[in-house]
Amino acid sequence: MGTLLDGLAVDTASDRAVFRQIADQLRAAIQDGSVSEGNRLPSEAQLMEHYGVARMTVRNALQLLEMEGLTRAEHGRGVYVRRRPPVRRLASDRFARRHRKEGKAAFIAESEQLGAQPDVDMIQVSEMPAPPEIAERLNCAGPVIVRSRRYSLNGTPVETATSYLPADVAKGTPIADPNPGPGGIYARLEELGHTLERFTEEVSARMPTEAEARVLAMMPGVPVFRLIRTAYDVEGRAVEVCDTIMSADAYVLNYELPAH
Amino acid sequence: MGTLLDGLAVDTASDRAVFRQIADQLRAAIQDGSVSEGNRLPSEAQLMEHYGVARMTVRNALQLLEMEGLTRAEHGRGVYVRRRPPVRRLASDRFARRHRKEGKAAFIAESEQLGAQPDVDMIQVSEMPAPPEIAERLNCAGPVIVRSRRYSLNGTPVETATSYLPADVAKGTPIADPNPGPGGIYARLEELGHTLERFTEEVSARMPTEAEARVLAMMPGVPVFRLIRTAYDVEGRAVEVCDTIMSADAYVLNYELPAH
DNA sequence: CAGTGGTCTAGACCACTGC
DNA sequence: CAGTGGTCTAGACCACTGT
Repeated sequence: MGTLLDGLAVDTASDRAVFRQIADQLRAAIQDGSVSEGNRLPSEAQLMEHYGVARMTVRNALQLLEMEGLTRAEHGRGVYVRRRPPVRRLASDRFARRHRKEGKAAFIAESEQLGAQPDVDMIQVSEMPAPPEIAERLNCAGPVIVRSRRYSLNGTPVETATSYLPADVAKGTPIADPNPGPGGIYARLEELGHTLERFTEEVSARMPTEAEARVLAMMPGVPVFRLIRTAYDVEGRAVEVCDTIMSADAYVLNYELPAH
Repeated sequence: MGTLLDGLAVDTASDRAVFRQIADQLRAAIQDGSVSEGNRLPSEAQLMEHYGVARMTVRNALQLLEMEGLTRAEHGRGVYVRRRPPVRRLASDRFARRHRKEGKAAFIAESEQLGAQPDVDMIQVSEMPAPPEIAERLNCAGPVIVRSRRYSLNGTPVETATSYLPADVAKGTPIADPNPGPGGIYARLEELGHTLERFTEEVSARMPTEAEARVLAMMPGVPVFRLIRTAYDVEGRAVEVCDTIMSADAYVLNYELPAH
């Protein structure tokens, strides 16, 4: 006999909807460890049987948990308690020049330090007119080189990034190649004379679009960070805008603020 | 005749589920402005009639939109396109000393600059042992003074904040009063000799807990930022940790990163 | 193949809203 | 009161998974 559901029943006299009560009990079982990460919950049929309710009621309960990010349903297999991914803490000095010395791009270097296997795929490079949001930040209406790619950690996609650089800066340079070489595009920018002075980051959070959820293999109930980074060179010119979508359960962003 | 649904139909030959197709069409209508903010979508009954589907199918479609934060359902009234709240952009120098000169706390000063009516309520001050997360950041195991409050903009709650200060710093000072006086607690800390040197912020995002959703009157499908700020004085001591929960649709966080 | 979740139908009763 | 969304039942067929 499964011990998980033993003694659990709904209170039909309660104001709380039956499917919410069922969700409450399953949530409690997950949070107190009665069902551990990666394990299967009872099937819909078993829950219907146990609680004596219709399938829709059980499905509504399970959907609540899925929306909360506690479970994932796998078609034909069952409903499983989600494993929490490892969290990357992004340091506020992650683009400091000293971290580029070893010739590695920021993502690769950080991941190896974390002991996780980094991966980059879906690399695409093209040229197009600057979208308004980008043109505004680059302060440049001309065409831009667009570099997009997806980053994964231990095989799990965690982030997509799209860089926009003015074509008059990047065209015909290694930056416009799929592989920009050691140290990434920031190293190339500095070689081209655009010594980097500072970055600004604009951070927002929202639920992913359907396309984002697909590309990042996101679980329901997990928001994304949208991080728009603008890189300025020592002359004060914006030389790159990077539009990043990150699975929010995989990141903590760290920043330093001055008090003066 | 309503023009919204004219010509819209589902493709039963498509692989895409009917409720997703209906959601797609409603989403498109919202995004291209065919139904504007605050307006009502067709009722479930109208959608059933128009598309010739069962109520559950319509409800699944509407639930998708609600999860995406595009709509809100009001019991007995209808389903409405959500109004987007005004967005506050938090500058990276928002805690700079020069912004305290006018004797206003950060939130009040920023809001007035934005032309919005700020409000602070649910102010509570108490003393307790430091929770582990806080003790770690304060590097101090002793008791802490806890100040919690809720901030609203034009009557809409947008943020709750809980500050923790070591009792040996704050006890018996105006910081432990509900009203800490002009310039807020950072001004008081500096008067007490803790000249502030820098702040760190740790930013994460997730869906709100039920309690957070209630206090912040959050719409479904909107995540929260959790921002943990630690304030350090010139001697390097952590003198305050502020744990903030912000409705993510009301904020964009701006930061500056050095390149060196 | 049996068991799983994904989608859909066709009803029902209820609670809330506004007239 | 009529109209709205909230909850629930009792079925059905399908697609996917593992044996």
